Amino acid sequence: MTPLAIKVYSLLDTVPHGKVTTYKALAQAAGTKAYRAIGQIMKHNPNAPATPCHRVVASNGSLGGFMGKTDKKTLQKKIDLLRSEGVAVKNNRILNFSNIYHSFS
DNA sequence: CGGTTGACCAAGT
DNA sequence: GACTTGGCCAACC
Repeated sequence: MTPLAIKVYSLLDTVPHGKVTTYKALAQAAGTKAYRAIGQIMKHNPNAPATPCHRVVASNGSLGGFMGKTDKKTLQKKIDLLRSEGVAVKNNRILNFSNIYHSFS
């Protein structure tokens, strides 16, 4: 558990179900600019089910391998979770992304 | 303490 | 619209 991770998890907890946010927004809200570090935290995901990393997407709203390449199984799982929460996902992309995007402002 | 590594981003080609 | 470049910052070795 890293200090940054704690902030990120707290922020994730504030994101309502059926909505998503971006690494950038998380970093910003966490008071840092380490988008990349957050990505690592998510993939390690020490808090497994308690950490809804599936609610975090790239700034362009794509899930098909956040950076472009990721384990399909992991990805598909997250997509399933998102759809369970009411998030429309198509072709590994978020539909109505701007509509369900949650910002911390 | 320096170098490598990202589930990234923005801008340029 | 797809690909490359440089920069960003935390975590790991």
